[in-house]
Amino acid sequence: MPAPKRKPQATATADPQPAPVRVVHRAAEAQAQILAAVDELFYREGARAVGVDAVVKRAGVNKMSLYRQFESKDALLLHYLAGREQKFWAYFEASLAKHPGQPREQLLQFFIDLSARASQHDYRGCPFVNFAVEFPDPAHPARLAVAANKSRLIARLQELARHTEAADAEALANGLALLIEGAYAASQTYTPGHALIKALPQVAKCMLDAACGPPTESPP
Amino acid sequence: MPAPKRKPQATATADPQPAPVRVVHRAAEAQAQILAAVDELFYREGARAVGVDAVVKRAGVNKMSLYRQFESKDALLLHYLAGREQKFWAYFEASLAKHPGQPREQLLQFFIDLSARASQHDYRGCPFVNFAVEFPDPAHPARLAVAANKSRLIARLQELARHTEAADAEALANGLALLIEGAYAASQTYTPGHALIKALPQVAKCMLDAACGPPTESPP
DNA sequence: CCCTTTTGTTACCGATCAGTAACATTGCTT
DNA sequence: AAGCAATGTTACTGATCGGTAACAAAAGGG
Repeated sequence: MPAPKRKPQATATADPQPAPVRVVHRAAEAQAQILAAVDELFYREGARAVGVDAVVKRAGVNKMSLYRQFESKDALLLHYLAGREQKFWAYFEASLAKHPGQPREQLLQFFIDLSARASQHDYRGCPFVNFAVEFPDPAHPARLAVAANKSRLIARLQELARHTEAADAEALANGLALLIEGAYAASQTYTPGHALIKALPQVAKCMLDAACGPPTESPP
Repeated sequence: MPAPKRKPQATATADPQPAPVRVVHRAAEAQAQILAAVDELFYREGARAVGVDAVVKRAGVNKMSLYRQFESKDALLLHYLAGREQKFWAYFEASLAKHPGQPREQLLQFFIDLSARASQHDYRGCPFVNFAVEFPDPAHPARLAVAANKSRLIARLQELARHTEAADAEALANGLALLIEGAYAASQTYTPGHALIKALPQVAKCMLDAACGPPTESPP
């Protein structure tokens, strides 16, 4: 609970400490700057490589201001992944929103958008994949956030696949999930701007076609 | 050049230092133990997370024995990746050797074997992917080894794809490459033993079928 | 105005990082 | 046996890691 402590509710009278409804905007401000710095640095340079000193320097705050809001670097990692979880689903649903009620086009659109995002020079792959690589110990608390993201992803893919005409929705979801992870990994290993990432939508389309039959069978 | 220095050739007479053709088996022995420790530790726990102290402890040698053979930790990284390069192609060609002259079955076999390998509890993904994640700076000398591995891989896939009956060999190779990277990433993010990795051969087969037509069109 | 709580700042902790200086010991060669 | 080069060992460097103690300044509320 990184939010600054407040009185429970100011329970009327009979209270020795008189309801400290402080302003504390300084703390909230520092917290926001810290989280912004964390999000940027952890993603760009890696959570393991970035120390708290680099974070406070980037955030423009003092180290004690950080440790008064967050109990440890691990807490920062949790906040970082929580923020990335939100951001990921925002991307995901934004793609889907472009073709309401058309699950097949929705899925393809996600790959089109992912391909574009992964082609940007500052793209550093999937924060969850990167975290799992940087922290091999599956018992690390933040690894739960990684597992949760991926389990929600495969569930969502299965749900969308079931709404297509695919004969085997499970298999289609598995294929698409592997393709997504493939784009994440390939964006880091293949030299930037490689044709692989640009070919992602084509490959996804091919997979969708193979699972559902020819593109869109609309009666003429 | 981590090999212990020897005399150029012992150039006959007229030489102040008399041809030190030493045995040096101690150094070679230490070097082998160091490389074995490096290979294990860097892969299992991550190259960034493992310090040279951990390496020398695991190798059972003294730290100076390490620094007399290798000039820096970066040199160790290079050796590590070079060894993994060899190991990877050994795996790859071993799969292909199971179906000589049948490029389609060769490709599928690789996915079958990769799926099995990636299902083992101690599998930690692709060393090259992991390295790229742990060392985001593309200018890092060892990143050349990563790029080289992937560029050889895609070239090899294209070569094999061209020998199948696939209409678009390039597209097939791209799809398979993305699938391979996907298996690497998914093996680390999805909870161990997830159905995704087991489904890898099925997905690969589906992709091959879509590209080449039904399994093996042998005239009856 | 006084008092309490939150802030900002500095200096520090022990642990670990990659890498090395210095020296004792071994083992081979002549 | 003498000498030299390769070893083994210890202790150390300066930098950085995550995290904290202590204290001064400030800001709010009664």
